Amino acid sequence: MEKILARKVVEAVKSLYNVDIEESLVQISDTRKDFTGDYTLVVFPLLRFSKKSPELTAGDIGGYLRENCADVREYNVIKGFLNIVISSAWWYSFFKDMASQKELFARAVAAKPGTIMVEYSSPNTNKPLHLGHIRNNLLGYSLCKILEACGHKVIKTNIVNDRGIHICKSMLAWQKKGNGETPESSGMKGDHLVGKYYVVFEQELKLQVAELKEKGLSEEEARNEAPLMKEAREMLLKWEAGDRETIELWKTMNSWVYAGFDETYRLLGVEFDKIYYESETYMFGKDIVLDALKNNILYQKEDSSIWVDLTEEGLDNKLLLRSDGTAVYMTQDIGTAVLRHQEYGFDKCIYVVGNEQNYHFQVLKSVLQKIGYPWSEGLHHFSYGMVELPEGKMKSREGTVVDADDLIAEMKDSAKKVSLELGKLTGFSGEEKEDLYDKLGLGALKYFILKVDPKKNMLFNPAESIDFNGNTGPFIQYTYARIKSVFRKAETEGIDNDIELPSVLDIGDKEISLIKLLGRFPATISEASETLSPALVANYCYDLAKEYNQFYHDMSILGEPDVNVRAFRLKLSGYTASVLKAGVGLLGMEMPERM
RNA sequence: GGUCCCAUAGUUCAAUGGAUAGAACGAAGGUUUCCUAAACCUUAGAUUCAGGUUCGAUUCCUGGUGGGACUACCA
Repeated sequence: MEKILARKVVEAVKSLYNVDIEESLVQISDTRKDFTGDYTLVVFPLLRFSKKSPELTAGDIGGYLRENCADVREYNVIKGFLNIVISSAWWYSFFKDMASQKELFARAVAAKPGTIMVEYSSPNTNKPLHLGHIRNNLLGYSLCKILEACGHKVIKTNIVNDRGIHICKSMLAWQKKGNGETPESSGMKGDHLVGKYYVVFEQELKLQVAELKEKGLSEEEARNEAPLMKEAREMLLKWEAGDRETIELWKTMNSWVYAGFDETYRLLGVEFDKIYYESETYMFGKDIVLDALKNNILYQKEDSSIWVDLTEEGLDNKLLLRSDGTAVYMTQDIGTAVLRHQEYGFDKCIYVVGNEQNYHFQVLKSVLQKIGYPWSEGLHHFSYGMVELPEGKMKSREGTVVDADDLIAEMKDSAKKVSLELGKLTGFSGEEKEDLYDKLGLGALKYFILKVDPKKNMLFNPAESIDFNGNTGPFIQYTYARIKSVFRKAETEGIDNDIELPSVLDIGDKEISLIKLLGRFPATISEASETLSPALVANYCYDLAKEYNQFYHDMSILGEPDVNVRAFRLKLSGYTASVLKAGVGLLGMEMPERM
């Protein structure tokens, strides 16, 4: 409709003022809630053609539209805004068209679908996942769903940072203090067990550092000189040299961690098509770096460390291989990127990684460009904001991290508590109840995280539990469950919920508002895919649920005596339910049939 | 020091350069013989400051203040 109106406005300007204008000058938006109308034309940009006041210009165009556009029923002018009212008959037939289409995402499909690789999660194997990883995983997974809905071929991928000095720290501490403890012997989840030894290492190191500082060393010197740190570095060297004992221990402890991660991923409902391991890609990265050195793209210092000079690109000098020949994070990221492109030939590769690594990804892209990979143009850092606590950033060293598994368990618990208090679960089996708590608890968590603009930092206050009322996931789920309940009742009362709608039907304002919102679904999805923002989808779903609840409150559906009107309201409700389910599905949320 | 990001009701979040800045939680009040009250409806309550561009600025530009991130032979 916007398109038709815009064209008509161009026509109106031509006819009224005898000027040809670009359609892009025509600004048509949805009319704000407190004004009468469906669409609003902002006339300010057209004043230089009409050479009249905003009010008169708006009046001219409004008059033209009413005369020449059958579906424009009336208009009103407030300041420079022309509010256009579309006939309810048009809205009704618009809805009929929309509801008869099978494919909900059809109108959201991108003009040029491509192959897009999305990397998310990217955990280190020295400690369990925390709330920051939850945001990462939910954003990454949702992004994949949204891109798929828009017709792209998406490869969900993960890079597991399974090697490096941090792993050695856990390994070393376990060797020294572990007494052979295993997940089985301790009953601890594997990733938590390994995390425990990482903490042990940091504590012991802290003592050694304090001791050295008393002898007059600086913080940095002390950390470097501490015996534990030296041992950890030696271990890394042994690991890279393929020392059997070290590799065995590494494999064992990593397998514990993977079992733990798999469990957390399962709970969160995220998955991957292809998992890369840094231990398998870093050598490849090393080769690329050494090759580039031969080709004089990089340079080597006297201590034999290898660097790239990116000062021309406005960046700094960056280390790519340490003087002892071991790889750094950047080395493996170079290798992984090249490997991925060889294997999948992506058009785009999106890295879902926190904004604290903005610099890292600038460097990565520049290095790849410098080495000569034209496809590096398609690398994109999806930089999302940190999750902060009231006292600031989460710090694992200070034990202020919110553990992912704990939080998920708490959410399910809260869901259970709230559900039992409301006491609506008569007729649910034990299994159905557990399933519901899952859907609601995770729904609340996922919506809480995803409704926030990904670019922004967000705050999580552990003291205040995540809500189940108001602007929340369960609110949307509740709306859906209510609609399903109406359909169940229709069935038991023998009401046919799928009769052919009449070609003409008089419908009300509440219904039109709902239709308008429903019509905006595809555009919301494509915008979310273009701006990489699941938050747009989340907020849309909330708006739609809110609008439907008003409709549900004000209008009777099954109690409506007119069979045609009743059928229309049922269809409107059913379609709303489909859109809500599809919408939150893009956020990785599931809908309960009853709650 | 350098580079970058952020600042909106008491709180957590919204707002393609457009009208009277939206929600939710919290506060005060109301709605149930009626399809699920995890709902609906009232009321009170906000753009960090100073300039600039513009017919029009929460949005763009400059500066101040406040907060955060990065600037490792960590990841």
